[in-house]
Amino acid sequence: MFDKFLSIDEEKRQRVINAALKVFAQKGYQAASTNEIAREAGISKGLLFHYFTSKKDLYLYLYDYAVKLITETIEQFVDPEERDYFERLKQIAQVKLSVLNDHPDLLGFQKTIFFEDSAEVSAELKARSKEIAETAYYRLFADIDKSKFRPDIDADRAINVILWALEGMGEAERARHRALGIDLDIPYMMEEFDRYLELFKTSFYK
Amino acid sequence: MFDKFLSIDEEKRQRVINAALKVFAQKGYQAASTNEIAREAGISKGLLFHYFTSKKDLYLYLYDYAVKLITETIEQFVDPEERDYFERLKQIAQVKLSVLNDHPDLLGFQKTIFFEDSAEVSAELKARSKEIAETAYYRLFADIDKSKFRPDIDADRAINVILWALEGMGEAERARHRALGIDLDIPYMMEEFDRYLELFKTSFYK
DNA sequence: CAACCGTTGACCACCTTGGTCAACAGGTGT
DNA sequence: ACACCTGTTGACCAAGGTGGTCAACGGTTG
Repeated sequence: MFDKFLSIDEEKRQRVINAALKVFAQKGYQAASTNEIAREAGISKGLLFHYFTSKKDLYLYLYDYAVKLITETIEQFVDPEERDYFERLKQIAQVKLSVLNDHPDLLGFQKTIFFEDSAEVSAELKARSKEIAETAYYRLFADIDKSKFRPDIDADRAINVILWALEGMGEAERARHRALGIDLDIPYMMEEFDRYLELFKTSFYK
Repeated sequence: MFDKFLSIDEEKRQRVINAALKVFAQKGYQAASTNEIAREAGISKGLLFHYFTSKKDLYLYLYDYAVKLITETIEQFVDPEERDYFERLKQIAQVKLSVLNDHPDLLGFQKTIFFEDSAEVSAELKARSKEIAETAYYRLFADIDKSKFRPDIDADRAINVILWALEGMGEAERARHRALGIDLDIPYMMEEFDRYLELFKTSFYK
């Protein structure tokens, strides 16, 4: 199906993927222009349609790519045996940062999918049962041992706060990436996240 | 300039504003379609161009409207004399919720502005010095008394966490509004936010 | 009846769209 | 020298959407 695209130079392939992710994430399916994608990727439009026979194909390929990448990255970093909440969090942060590093717009693209209602693709999207990614994401937090939290605070709200903070950090870094065009310094960010985890531990734990 | 638009029925005016905010926020200036805006607002395109002589005019009107509304709402809810950090936070949450309630996409629209690079409007945008809103927003937190925070935690990071949580709450509520089409229950949300503030106080304060 | 006003939607010229395809550069084997 | 192949280009197409205009309509007022 996508054999032509899969067999090309890796660096170029990533460029095309990131260009398409960016434009689709920004404009949505309909308003996204294949011209813009090709321009952003630095290839001719003819070549883009040589790889993917249609805009729709490209979009659905990206969808599968995103799901697969996230699943694999979770498998890579998350240890399902780990019961400690903060260790689990650290692993999830690693997943997020890793994805963010290789594909700055992939998470934004995924958010878009949920609200996509172009008849042309929404049917296919539903057929691919889009909840998978989310449910998997939230299953990551299903079996949390809340007994370690201080009894005088609400553990569920504390967990929300932590998740929002993780989200906020990611967003802040992505904004910096956009503004300065700088590659993310993953090790540094993990350290920074560790410091926040430390903060949470000393404030929320017994 | 916009006298025709200003003199029409209030409810219709809000419909037009919200429709335009939504489409511009979703698609950006270029890709936003006046057809879609008119359809979303439930008026004919002719009427839209009767109010605003051009797409550009509409866009810049929205910009000014957003800045003005936010400024006014801040004046309404924020007491500059209040020194207590959590009281200040509560006021800012009120600002945010109030804006979010009347214009679910106004904050998203404002985010868009920063990255807008259509030559047609970006020049005008810069002439209007877009930092105003942000600097004003951050000045709200400039004079914070950090002495009340626990000495064993990092006050600056704690403050970031609180801001991210506020952001996260807003986002969650907006998503719910989108999905269910339900009007926001502001008093309830303020109560909920109070509970989070309580959590922060007991965890971060001495 | 006429004057007015808010409103409509058909209509315009223009531009961009998704997609095609003949042609090309350059490497390889003969 | 030739032919063959593969990856790539960009001019090109019909179709459809764009921002913007305008003659005409229905309703209200005098």
